[in-house]
Amino acid sequence: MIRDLVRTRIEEALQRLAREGLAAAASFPSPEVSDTRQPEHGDYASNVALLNAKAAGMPPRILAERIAEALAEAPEFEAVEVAGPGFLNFRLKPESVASFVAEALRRGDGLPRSRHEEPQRINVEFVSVNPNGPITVGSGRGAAFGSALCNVLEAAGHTVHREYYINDGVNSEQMRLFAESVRSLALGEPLPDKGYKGDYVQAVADRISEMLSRPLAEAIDGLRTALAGEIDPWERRTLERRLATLLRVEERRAASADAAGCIRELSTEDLKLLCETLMIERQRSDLADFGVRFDTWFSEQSLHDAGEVERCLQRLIDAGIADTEPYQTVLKLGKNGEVLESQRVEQATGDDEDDGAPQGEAVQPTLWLRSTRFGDDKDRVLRRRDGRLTYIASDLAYHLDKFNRPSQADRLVTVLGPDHHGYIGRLTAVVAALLRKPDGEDADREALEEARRRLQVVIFQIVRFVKEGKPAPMRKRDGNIYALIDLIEELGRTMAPEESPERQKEVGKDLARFFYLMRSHDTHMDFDIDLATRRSDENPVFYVQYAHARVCSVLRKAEEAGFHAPLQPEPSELALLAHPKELALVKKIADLPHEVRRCAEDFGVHRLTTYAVELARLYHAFYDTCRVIQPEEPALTRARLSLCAAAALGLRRALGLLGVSAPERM
RNA sequence: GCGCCUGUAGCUCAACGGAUAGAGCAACGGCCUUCUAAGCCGUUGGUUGCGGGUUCGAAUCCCGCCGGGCGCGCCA
Repeated sequence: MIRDLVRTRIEEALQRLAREGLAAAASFPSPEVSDTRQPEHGDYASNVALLNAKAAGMPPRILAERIAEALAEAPEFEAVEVAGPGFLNFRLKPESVASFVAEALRRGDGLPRSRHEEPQRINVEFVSVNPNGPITVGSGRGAAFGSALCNVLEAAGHTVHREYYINDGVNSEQMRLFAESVRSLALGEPLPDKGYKGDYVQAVADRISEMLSRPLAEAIDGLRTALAGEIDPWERRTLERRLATLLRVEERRAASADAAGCIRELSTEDLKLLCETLMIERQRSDLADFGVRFDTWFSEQSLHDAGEVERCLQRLIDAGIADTEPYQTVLKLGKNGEVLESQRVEQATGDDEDDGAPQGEAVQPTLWLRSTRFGDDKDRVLRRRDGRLTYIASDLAYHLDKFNRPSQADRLVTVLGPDHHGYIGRLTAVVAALLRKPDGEDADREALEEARRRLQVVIFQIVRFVKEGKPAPMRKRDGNIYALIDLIEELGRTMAPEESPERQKEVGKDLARFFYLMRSHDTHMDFDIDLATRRSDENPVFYVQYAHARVCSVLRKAEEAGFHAPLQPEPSELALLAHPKELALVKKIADLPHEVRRCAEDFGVHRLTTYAVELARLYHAFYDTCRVIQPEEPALTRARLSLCAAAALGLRRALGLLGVSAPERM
């Protein structure tokens, strides 16, 4: 807000210079307004003269002085100085700074919002783990990052759609194995080879046994009711499939002597769907406890059911992007994606390769996606020799669907874990293949560029959990995994042993989210559980939350003393805020929209945690120096109360974007 | 072998290409008869892994080394 004011004044000054004959000034890029490190450099600085000296054809200091002269009439500045090699240093009048308290209060909950020049519809896909286990602490980082990113993009003026992709394709061997493992556990029989084990698998088995011990009427009615309502086509397909399965299961159940008998006779397909449904339910519940919600839980299988995948493949075959010629192109790519070496690998025709495909069942030739035409380093298989489709085939249909929905996305953001960076190339190629226009000299290259503009794959790096100074294992030997919900509950129990389980979960959620978000998503981070559970100076979450609780306490005390924080404070009273600690606090509060805009641009959501800590520090410092409630100074008291209200707002909204609660008492 | 990420204070990390590289913790010293001391104030701490280059200016961009993490299936 204040920064925008300074920028506007500079732009006005440049316009003036342009009119006065310095033509180049009209085409300077929008000037940057940065913080100053030393107080003697004023409140803000700009390097506009340094950057544009060449274009203006004069030394930076001379240009800076010209701009400073043109700025002389701006009413908000106490001084505009030229310093160093050509910086412009701005010193604002205290009352100009203080007046932004009123602006912040006027914005209210919309404080972080910044007007975006080109608001977009952005589809953000994140978490998207397989439905064969709970959300782990590893995926927790993606969940925290993705959800905070969505909040930030929204605050920056975009329309955001939060999406979870369920890998429930019927061809998935993993899911079949998962279903068979559950069957064994439910029946008390030995697990299949390499079967899933662990408490959560047993929990699914127990739930299914329990479910099948009585009629499924309730679940079936529930699905019918949902289907009677207005729902998206993809969701309708998913629910219809689930209903058909439940009806088959119910028939089998009614004919069986007991739950065990029923489970023994269920087809793998039907059992798999029951397992998935339960697992997804648990994921959804765990994520909700983590403060993460999705607009869409998209089922991969629903694409197959509707024939979308086959349609998509046919389209690519017709366009000549996919074919069954028996070769694979393999490229060696340079740093900037240029092709260093191209190799055509003829496909072996024999069945001597041990690739897991059923021997002697090669009923059709391999279908290739010629993804090397779109920057990928090798062509990818769409349909295997045994006729089964690969997940890339589903990915094609899925991305096409994302673009084609009624809510059409301008941009797709996909957040993936550290073991997925190999996907960037092929996903980009997939999108390029879809976006390719049928004609044009350079259709492939243009499609690739378009894909790079419209699909952004964000990889977050690995997170290591440290306890008692040692890395904590993410997977225990007995097959149990470190679930996100376990972390939340462990943190909550340790920090708030006397509280209710719900409250404990919220405490754990706040701690976990803040810690995940403190580090840039592309650095490897250590999550120090001991530090997170320390209730002391070392814990930044409490530091920030305490600042908020403290403000609220002051506001309550003021009410008791008969003072109300004015929502529309008088400029003359705000002008009483002239103490450096007061002004520093105002500047930081007013900076939230700028911070949000930056985070939305480069996805550096972690900077918001730094911002929150800095804002809290400035409030604590202000609180310590400037007594708020002073009955003998009613005007100053009102001004400071307005500042307190604005500080509470800034803290609450910054924490809100991070998905962390702002308690009014601690 | 190739690719992605990364290397900043004792530790964990910040720093739109900007001025003297900053916080927190740890260590040391102060501050509660007044609004929440889960707080504040101060001191100490650096060859930004190494070497080149680009420019008015580099922790940041480019090249080359060195170290760490992860990934490179007709698995998902």
